[in-house]
Amino acid sequence: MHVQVPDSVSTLGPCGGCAHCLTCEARSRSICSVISPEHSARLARYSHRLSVPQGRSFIEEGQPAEDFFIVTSGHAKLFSLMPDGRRQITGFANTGQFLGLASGKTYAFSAEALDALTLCRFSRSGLSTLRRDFPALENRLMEEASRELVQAQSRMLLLGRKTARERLASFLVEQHHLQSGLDHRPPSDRTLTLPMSRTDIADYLGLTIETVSRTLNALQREHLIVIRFVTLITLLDLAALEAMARGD
Amino acid sequence: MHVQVPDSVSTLGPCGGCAHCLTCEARSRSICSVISPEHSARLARYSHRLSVPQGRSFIEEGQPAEDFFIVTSGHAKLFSLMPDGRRQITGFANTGQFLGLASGKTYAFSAEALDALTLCRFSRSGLSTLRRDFPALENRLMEEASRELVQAQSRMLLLGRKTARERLASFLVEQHHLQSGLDHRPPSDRTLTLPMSRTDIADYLGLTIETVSRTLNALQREHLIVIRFVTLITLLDLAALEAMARGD
DNA sequence: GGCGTGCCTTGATCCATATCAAGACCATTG
DNA sequence: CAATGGTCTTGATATGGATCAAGGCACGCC
Repeated sequence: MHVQVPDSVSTLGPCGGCAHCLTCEARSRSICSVISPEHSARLARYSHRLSVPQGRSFIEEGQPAEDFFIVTSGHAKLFSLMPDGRRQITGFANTGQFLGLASGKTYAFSAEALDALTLCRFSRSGLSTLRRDFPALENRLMEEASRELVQAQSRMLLLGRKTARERLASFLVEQHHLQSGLDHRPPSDRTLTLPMSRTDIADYLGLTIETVSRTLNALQREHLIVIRFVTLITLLDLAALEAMARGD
Repeated sequence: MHVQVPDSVSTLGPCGGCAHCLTCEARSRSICSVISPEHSARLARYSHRLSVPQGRSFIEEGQPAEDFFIVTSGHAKLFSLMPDGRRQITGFANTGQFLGLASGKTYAFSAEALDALTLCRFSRSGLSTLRRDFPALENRLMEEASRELVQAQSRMLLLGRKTARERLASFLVEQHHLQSGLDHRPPSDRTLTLPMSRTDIADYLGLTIETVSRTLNALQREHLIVIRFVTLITLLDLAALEAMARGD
């Protein structure tokens, strides 16, 4: 069990000078991979591990952007809300992902844990120090920003111009590529474990839950996918889904 | 008149060692503003001015991203295309804007001149050199990337969740803020000069030209705007438009 | 001035997706 | 095992914006 702290998240331990970075499971997939292991102590001095329970929010849009985060395990959703409650999920975050680039003085999005989540927190000043001391970090952050911008472009195309079928196909193919990159899976495994609800998928794709449900079932009827459980989907015809995602 | 060069753009002059950067009108609004004027010659060594006529494309999605650009005058549209011709404009670029952050090995978007456009071109290696020599550039590029990412989030919300009226209101308010930042305009001027066509507006907002036209006329009937000419629109009630843009 | 040619507007109709409304499923709890 | 409550599916209907189809208007060209 973890200990509650005022700002709605929980620390796993003080870790003031400990070497959590040396044993970090997310390291190879995060910006920290550019810092060699012998400098782990430096890294650890400016970062703190914390855990966030499922459903708990840990970044609030509009709040001063004082901290940056790296996801060390679990999944998060990043979203914007309109005053009447309309929601747009701007992205999902997996292990290794850096959070906070899309911020000026304040965060441009809110973030919430989809499942049990652990994070590594950096203060703005701590990260500045690290960036100064490890110039390779600068490049890696820039790459991260570029990658996110490229992704943002394709999401604009999806949200602005694709049909519901194309959106779902794009989503499934994207999840496949994300999950096939993971260590413990055989590359031929075409079964997805979705960490998010139908509501989240709808808010990610700019659709309603009904349309998501109906469209997934339509894809199943056409033998492109099999819905084994709500959160477990097998892609039967990846090439066809990729073609549909592109819109041809 | 300018000289045609193979890759469909035109150089204004060789400028090998000349000091175009010292007199650059875009400088104060671009990333170059972090480099002090006495280093202009260095800057000029790695950059080349070129001009692009209206309607000409100068970045092609999917091509190797060998060059970066800064808009020195005029306007450009950045967009993605689907195989069947559906188009999503991901952004418009004004004087000072840096182009090329949303790229890995290849460009993630195409770019085309909306009017007579002048650009400053940096090769990838030239920019790397400058980034090494002027560390302030690094920070400025990172800020630029953050700003673009914040903008991308709000565009996803617009494309995924806003109604046609809200999209047009958002667009008009955005154009107002962009144009009221310009030197030569009195801050109270609420008349916009739009550099883009109805088709471009539609492709920017994920709508059709008919819906753009109808919705603008509806806003005029409600005395929120006056359409003086196709490309000249006065905002009568900025507060109401801002509220509509937010969705409340 | 007349005449294309390209945009833009306006009207009529259609349709993909939203909305509204039950039900089904499933996990949890008493 | 029944009751409860959340999430998901399925069906019926509505609707915002797309599509189809004429015009209108401005600008360049002969």
